[in-house]
Amino acid sequence: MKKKTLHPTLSQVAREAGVGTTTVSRVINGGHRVNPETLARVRKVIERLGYMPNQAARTLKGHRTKTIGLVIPSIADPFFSNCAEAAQAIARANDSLLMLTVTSNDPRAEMENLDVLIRHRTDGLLIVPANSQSQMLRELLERVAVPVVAIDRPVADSSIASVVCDNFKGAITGTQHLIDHGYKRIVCLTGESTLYTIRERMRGYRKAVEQARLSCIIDTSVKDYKSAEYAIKSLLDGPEPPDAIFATKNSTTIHAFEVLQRLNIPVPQSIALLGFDDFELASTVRPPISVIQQPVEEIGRRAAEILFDQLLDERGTGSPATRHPLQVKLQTRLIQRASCGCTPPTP
Amino acid sequence: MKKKTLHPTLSQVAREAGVGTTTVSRVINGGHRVNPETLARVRKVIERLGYMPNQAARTLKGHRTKTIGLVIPSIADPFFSNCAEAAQAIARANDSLLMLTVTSNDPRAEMENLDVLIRHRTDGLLIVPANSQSQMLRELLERVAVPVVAIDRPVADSSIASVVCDNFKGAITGTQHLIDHGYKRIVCLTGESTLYTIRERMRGYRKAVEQARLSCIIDTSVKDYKSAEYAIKSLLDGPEPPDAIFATKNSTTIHAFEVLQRLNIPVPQSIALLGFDDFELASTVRPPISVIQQPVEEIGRRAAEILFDQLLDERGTGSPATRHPLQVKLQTRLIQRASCGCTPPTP
DNA sequence: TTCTGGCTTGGAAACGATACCACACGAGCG
DNA sequence: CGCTCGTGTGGTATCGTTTCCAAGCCAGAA
Repeated sequence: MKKKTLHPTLSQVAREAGVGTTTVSRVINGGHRVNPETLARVRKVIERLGYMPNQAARTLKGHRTKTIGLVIPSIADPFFSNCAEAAQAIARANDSLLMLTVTSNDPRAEMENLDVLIRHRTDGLLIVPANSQSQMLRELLERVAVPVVAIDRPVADSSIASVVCDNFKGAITGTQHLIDHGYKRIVCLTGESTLYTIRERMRGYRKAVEQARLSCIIDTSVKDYKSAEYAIKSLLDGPEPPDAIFATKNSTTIHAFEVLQRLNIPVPQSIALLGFDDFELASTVRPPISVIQQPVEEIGRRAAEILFDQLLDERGTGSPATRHPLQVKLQTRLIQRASCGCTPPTP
Repeated sequence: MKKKTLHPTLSQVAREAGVGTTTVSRVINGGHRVNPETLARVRKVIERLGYMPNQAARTLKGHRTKTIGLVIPSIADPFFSNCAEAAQAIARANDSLLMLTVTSNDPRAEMENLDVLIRHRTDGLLIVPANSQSQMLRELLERVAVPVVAIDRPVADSSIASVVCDNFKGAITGTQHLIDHGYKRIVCLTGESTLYTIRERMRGYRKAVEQARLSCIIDTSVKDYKSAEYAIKSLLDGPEPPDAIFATKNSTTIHAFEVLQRLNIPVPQSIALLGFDDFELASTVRPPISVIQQPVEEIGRRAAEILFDQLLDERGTGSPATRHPLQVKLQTRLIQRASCGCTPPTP
């Protein structure tokens, strides 16, 4: 049986080194104002015992926990996992750990997760709100004594900092691009209509289409391959079949693409396709799919940066904490590939 | 200015409710052995003050931190993000938080991350070792008073629990499948040769190829599109061009596929392709790509389950902790699609 | 010589929760 | 009537660290 030694404490180190706890404390906090010889001796004991400070005790004594909480709908989704990766990097650069929780967009799970994170007294909170309108969420976040930054979706009617994309403008750009190609009957395909991001994209689509005096065709039933197939077949068999598809999110784009491919409907000859949110193989499939690209990594990074700025402000002098733009809106980018009818330059 | 109230403490609740701290403690821990009236009164005060127990204090008093650490190479990689998602779910089911850190397969970053996690006294550790052979890692993990489960890659020469895939057998199955199709010159494409998983897969490839008395062709230079293009062109222009590719990992498979497509080399007519590790669009691209599939979600789940079992054992009676299989090896599955020459049943 | 001041150093009080122990009180029993 | 027992309750030491305060020491100034 490997007999594992429990964690030695600071006092044990002190006793072993023949000094007081104060001195050891000073040593592990940089060793300032400690006699070089004492320093070396204590360091040796620390090394020998494999001493590692107990963060819980430090925290208790009034210090930060050196952790931040991240609350996201899913880790498996590339959009969020890339956000998380960026946030993690910033946390690490600030000597903090990331506590990760997932909500599956369920407000109840979200509240529970926040509850646990707050019990753990994370220094800050990054959250992708399941429901931008939730009053419970807003109240909790405003009541709690912790800096918060919302990611991807703002918290309505609050002064909570947020980093989101300009989904509205992005959707306009995408839809307008299809219009510029001469498509007349553009359908907006989606599987959601409650999420903030999706609503914004639908709003953008509607705006562009109405401005061009085209008809507004929206199908909100696309949740998987099956439903996509049904929706697209119905649409194409209808009296006025669409000649282009604007898909409001990643999975919708993919499902639509799979259906068109399975049905042997040539893209973009019979129907064009443009999706919101880029994905790894978008440029590999045939035809390559045109998309509105979001600065995924930047979203996570900026959010985390703002959070740590807030932490610094809090700690520092009573200077105005409003130094930072609290509502960041990042711009999207149209990536022209072939599915919209473009002949993109061969890279 | 929104004046945020700091966190109230247990004693404040006690004072406010006119009871002792002991009673409040009992209330928040289930309310057993407390007079119903007192219980209600204290609960009301807790509600009013928005009291939330301080986990750091609880931890200090000898309890668990209710956190586990996860150390992975990357979050953006779908394989690991799916592992992480599964592990997170188990952690949550066990009322624990996940502390997430990423290493980019850098042993130094790995040691640093472990250091931080240990300072935080996570109750357990899940780790995807950057280097299975690392002696420093093994020593640290064996010395530390924390249960550890290795994921995807074992820690060599140690009794540390692990959950990995049978990469060797999987690679044999895949290679053998190509052999069964009649391919004679199968090249193994890879971009790594240090990682445990890749080495096992190469070992499997070699075994199958040698057993069939075919020549063993290995190219370890495929790191991105550029290098893949160079490698494949060289191979095809060589004296004895390969008729099949066995790619040892996800990104290699994709790069190879992109090159073949760009070069207009028909798959599988001119050259067949089979990859290790499934990915979302493998069945969508044309031709659909055959792969060896790993039970990704199960890896993360099992690892976390074993970890929590160990935690329970530790806490419980001195019963033999060897109740669980400590070295779990999960089997892979061949998914026949079209890129290997199969005509899979239309789903 | 005595005093001032910079370095080192240690004692001990917090931080917030838990749990051991003790105590009060009324009921049931011999 | 005195005893035990069970229920409800509170006092207080404790976990491991930081930090305030004080003190010891020696050099240089007065």
